[in-house]
Amino acid sequence: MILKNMMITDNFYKIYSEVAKIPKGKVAAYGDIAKRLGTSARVVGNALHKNPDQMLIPCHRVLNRKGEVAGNFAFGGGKEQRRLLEDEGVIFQKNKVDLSSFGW
DNA sequence: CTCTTGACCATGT
DNA sequence: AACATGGCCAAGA
Repeated sequence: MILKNMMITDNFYKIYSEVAKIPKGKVAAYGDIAKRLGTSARVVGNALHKNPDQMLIPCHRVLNRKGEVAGNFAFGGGKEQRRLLEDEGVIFQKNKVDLSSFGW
């Protein structure tokens, strides 16, 4: 249980939980999480967009299918997100991550 | 309840 | 490789 008194739906809760389970040094794609939860990628993205709370949700570990960071809407922008990931051991090449290597 | 919108994805041009 | 289109599901107005 990561989220306490936050008013969210069950579907969103599942998404946040799944994101929070991503191991350090790994990343996951919206679509992958979505499939795992039986929903669509848009829903996952939307869920994170509405709750950009980095302290509870490691949204910096969530990338799109290309392995590119989508966080221009998030906290410090792509730069900060990239820095955090590199700090965890994720390697970027040209603003992109090799999902076949770092994909969860 | 209907309509719009979106941190996406796959496919086609 | 970049752009356009359609599909997807859930939330909010």
